[in-house]
Amino acid sequence: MKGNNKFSIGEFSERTGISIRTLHYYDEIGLLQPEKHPTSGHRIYKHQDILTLQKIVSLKFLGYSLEKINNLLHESSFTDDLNETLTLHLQALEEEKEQIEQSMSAIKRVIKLLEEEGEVDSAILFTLIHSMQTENIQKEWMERHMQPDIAEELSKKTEEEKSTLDQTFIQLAKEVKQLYGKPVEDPIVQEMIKTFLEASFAFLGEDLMQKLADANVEELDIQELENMTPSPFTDDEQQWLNEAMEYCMKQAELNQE
Amino acid sequence: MKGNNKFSIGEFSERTGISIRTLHYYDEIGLLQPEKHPTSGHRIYKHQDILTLQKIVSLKFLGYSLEKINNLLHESSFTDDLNETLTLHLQALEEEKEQIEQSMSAIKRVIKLLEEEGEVDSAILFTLIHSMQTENIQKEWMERHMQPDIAEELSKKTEEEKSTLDQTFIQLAKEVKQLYGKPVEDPIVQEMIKTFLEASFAFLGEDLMQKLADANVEELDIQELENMTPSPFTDDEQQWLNEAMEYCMKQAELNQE
DNA sequence: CTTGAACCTCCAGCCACGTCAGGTTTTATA
DNA sequence: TATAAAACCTGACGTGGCTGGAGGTTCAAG
Repeated sequence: MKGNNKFSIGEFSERTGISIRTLHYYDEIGLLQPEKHPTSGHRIYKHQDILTLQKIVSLKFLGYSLEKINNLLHESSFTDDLNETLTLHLQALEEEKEQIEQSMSAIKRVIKLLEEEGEVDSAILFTLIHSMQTENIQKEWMERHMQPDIAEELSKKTEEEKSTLDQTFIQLAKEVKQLYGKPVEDPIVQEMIKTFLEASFAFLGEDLMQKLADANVEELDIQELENMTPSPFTDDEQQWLNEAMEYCMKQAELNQE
Repeated sequence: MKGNNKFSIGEFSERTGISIRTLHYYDEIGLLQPEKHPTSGHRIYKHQDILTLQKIVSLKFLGYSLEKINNLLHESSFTDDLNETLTLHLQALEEEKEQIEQSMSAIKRVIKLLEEEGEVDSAILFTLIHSMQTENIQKEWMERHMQPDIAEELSKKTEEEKSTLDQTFIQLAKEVKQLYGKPVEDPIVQEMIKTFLEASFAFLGEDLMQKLADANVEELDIQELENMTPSPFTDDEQQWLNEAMEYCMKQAELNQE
């Protein structure tokens, strides 16, 4: 079987780099069906089959399913359909790429965090990862419920700034879990709250903060947002934190007057 | 079942955005196994399960398989393992991304070709797609068999330049298929060959062309390269083309003397 | 007490193959 | 020409991460 024009499946596999099993499979689903030796049943591939396999591999590379490839191969009008579907596939790939890029930057942020913080409570860690992952869902939420410019401005923050906020948040979470149980008016607690609020101010900027406070959003919608990013605190801790923050705000108001 | 701490599977699904069927599945594979009502068998999800699911979803987002997630969840030492595997996953994602980017630029080149050329013979088209797809395998081949700098220089060509070469090649292929049969010394044939060779020179640049000619590569290795990118021509056409090119080179040499 | 929604379990199917197992055919060597 | 080894065949099952359907049970409202 060393002829120039006829190949056994082994030779064919070697030449094309496609595994024997895959060739069997393509035969089975009618994608590439070579001649068969009438008595032995051995497959006989020819030059034309190389070209066909080429098409198959190429279309696979472009992202087509084998079923679609099968259709394309047996339709006569190729290029019409091709041009259309190529554009579609390009879009799909774009989305896949964005997804991957998001995951990558999320991982980088987590790695950085682990480097800088050492051990991190896993509940806290996952709250952060989750919020990274839903970053653009959150953005959509904001665009629905507030002026779009706020959302735009928030999402434009650099990776650097986001990373800083991550750390602040981790710091807060750690301290909350340490200090939980102390009375909310304890100076240490109040110090922590103040530090956190100031860091948030620094991240958001004064005018954005004001805009956020002004935007009145309905209770139900807030619920929806909270469902998206569950907190790393127990219900008790969360309530304690809320009280501490309220107390801090009240003090701030008193001082201003 | 409207308590604050107990959810039916439906409620839980709604809150978390994970489908009921998937929750069943996670239960089945031991990833997230909520309590069950002793008589009815209905699943009872609690607050803790939200947190666990959160971890699951986050780790999935980072690219872990459900099996690994299962291991991670049941191991106590989280962060040690995490830090290591995160770096690994980052690399894997990087590769995936490169793959996608390659497909995307291939598709863009094909779309551009179709726009500019109208109909393209599918054999020719797939030769091009295949060569795009194996571009870095080819680069590796070059790095093995020639000085690495040649390979480096070739792969640095811009998309623009590659696109131009694509068109030249298509043009060549079209004309070969038209002119095949005419004697190789026919002026029209020789004109075509000259145009093609000049375009190739323009793409490669003079010094690169020289380096390529100097690099003596063994016949067997050439075979290997040719297997990677089969030509869109029949064997006859290919041979005719080779003869025409040889003739052209000879003429050029005669003229030079 | 009835109706219908929500829930249960079990089985099948998806894609693009990989991986045996157990048998036949071809090829190379003695 | 006999035989061993390599290559080939078919058929069945496994993979991951689900989704869908059938057919039966339980729950909540009227």
